[in-house]
Amino acid sequence: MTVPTTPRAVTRADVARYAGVSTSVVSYVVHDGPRPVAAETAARVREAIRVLGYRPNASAQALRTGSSKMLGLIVPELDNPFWPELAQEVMHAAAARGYDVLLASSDGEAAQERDRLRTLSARQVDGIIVTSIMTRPDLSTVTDPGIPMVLLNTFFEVPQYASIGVDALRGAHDGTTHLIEHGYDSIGLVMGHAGPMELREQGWMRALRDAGRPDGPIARCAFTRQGGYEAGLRMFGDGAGPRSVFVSSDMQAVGVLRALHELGLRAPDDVAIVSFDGSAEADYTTPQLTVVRQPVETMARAAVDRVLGIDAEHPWHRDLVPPRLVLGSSCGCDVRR
Amino acid sequence: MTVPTTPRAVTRADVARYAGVSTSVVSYVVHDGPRPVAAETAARVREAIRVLGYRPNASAQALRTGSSKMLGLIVPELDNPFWPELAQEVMHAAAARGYDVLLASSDGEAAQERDRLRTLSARQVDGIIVTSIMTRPDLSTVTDPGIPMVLLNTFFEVPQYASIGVDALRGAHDGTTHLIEHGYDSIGLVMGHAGPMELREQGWMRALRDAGRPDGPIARCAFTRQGGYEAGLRMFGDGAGPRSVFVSSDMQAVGVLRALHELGLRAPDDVAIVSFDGSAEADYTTPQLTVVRQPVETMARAAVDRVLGIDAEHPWHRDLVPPRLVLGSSCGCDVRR
DNA sequence: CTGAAAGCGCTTACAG
DNA sequence: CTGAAAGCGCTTACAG
Repeated sequence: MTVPTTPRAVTRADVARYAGVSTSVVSYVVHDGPRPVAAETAARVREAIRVLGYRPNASAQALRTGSSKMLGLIVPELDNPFWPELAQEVMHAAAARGYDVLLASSDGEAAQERDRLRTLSARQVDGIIVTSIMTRPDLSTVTDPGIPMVLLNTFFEVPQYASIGVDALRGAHDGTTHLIEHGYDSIGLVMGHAGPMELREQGWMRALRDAGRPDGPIARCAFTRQGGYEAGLRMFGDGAGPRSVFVSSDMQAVGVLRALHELGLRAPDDVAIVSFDGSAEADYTTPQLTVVRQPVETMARAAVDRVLGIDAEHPWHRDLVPPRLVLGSSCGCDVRR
Repeated sequence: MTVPTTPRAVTRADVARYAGVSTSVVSYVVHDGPRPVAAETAARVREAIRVLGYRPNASAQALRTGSSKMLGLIVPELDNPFWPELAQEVMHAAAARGYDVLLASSDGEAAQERDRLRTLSARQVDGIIVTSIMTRPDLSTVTDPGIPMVLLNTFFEVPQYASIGVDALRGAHDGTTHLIEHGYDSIGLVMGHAGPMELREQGWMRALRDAGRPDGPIARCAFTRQGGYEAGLRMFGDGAGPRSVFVSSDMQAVGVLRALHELGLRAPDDVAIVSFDGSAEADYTTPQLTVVRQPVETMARAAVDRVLGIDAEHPWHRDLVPPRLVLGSSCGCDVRR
């Protein structure tokens, strides 16, 4: 019985020995340059690579070239499905450019976010994409000034940083206006904890004022299903809630739906709802949510391209991507997607 | 105006120079060994590290030590929230041991899974955790035999591989038995595409036979919300569907609920449901799903510990973790979690 | 207690 | 067209 000795990875030297060439030539073949290699020699090397199953050691390449071909991605959490959907698109966009993604979760805490930033930069990632749940990400202690960074999913411009985000004001305005057009006489707001007059709140308010309507009631809560549930109970529990409501995230809307159900209220018959995000879960709620959809794939691709400097005409630049109203039946439209 | 020169990361040599010691001593201080350092010298070095913001270059460390302090995690996708929930727990468990996670998605395709395995091993990850959606993961072309690997979320033992998974047969048996105990006269199965007589299917069938009941109808479909929706329409569309149903995943159950709603059937009054997985989304469906919950955190921690060899009394070993029935109201229990 | 030196696997300018 | 050599930043046995 052959007991395998502790296995050692195949290195370039093994390939060179097998093919009867120098190690340099192996590299030239692997990268198709920078020096030319005779066709016959190259064929021998390629055969050796195939037979031995050689793959260049990524750590050595990173050390030598200063580029790890990895991108760091910091998300606040993975419990809210919006983030994994965004992460998946970032991974796809990165893979298309030959990059892997080192994923880190900040658990929504600034201290952890700082720590992740430090870790990622120690790992020599070629760029970091930060999707912060916080109003303004705390970037004060970023140590490595050389590492490209973009902020993804910010709703506002952040001075000195490249950022990408949806036009939240317009999205909230569109969603609220849709409820107004349905003719509902009152339109409340369920709003996650964010900065004062966050853009979704502004959009909701402007839409009401543009239509000459009075402000509706506001319930503030966490950006979670549970938060939306509690806000829903508060807003509609006394029987004096508004006829419709704009909700600042799908997850919260899911919670509002549960609250309505428990209270014996029906959507959209008793309370119509439009929410912000457009995640897959919103497609299968009862009733199906009408949403202001963030174009996740577009945003992810823009973030990857920008952090890689492919599109670096301006060092700091904001990409504002347009949201899109996607009709379900929770608004009263009775559309089936 | 000071134009910053292209920034260079702080290296050990910078620290040594600043502190007036050799580079070796810097390493000794950073690792608290393997050579002793005079207290005063160590203090000087630590001060230099702080001032300069030094972090060891992870690529260099990986090259030198052969350990990257990274774990690879391959998931089939991130659209089904079960996977990000599992990924999050893996990231937490890994972080607790000082490891970062390189996440890769196979999109449910064997070819991509092979490719990801190659990529991860080229990156010198210290171990790979594979969560395959496939009945048996195709590991035929794993090149690097030296890299520890564990299979997470397999329902059966895989010869020659460490694997971790829930006792699916027992879980399905428990879930189905619960429906039997409710007294429903017929119990169908909505089953994802898997191997012949997959364990969830076996568990359902055995529970019925153990109770002396006839088999119920089976609808097979994809492991998605859409799949469950279509299966639900097929099973209940003609008005002759069973009184209750066991569903092989939460996502499919979400789809079944939508189908029932469209057909004008109510859960649990017309059709009672129990599903398998226990993801966060299932907590907020209407009605709240009764689920057979996979202990995701336990599984993730076991996978990380095993792949790191912390618990390596047996090279190939199967951890079978127990599922738990968590009552909601979709089974007819009227419990609120 | 401290430091000079080898070597991890690679890329690439340089010499032949 | 091919190869010997330097050096990326680190860890650690070895010498002092």
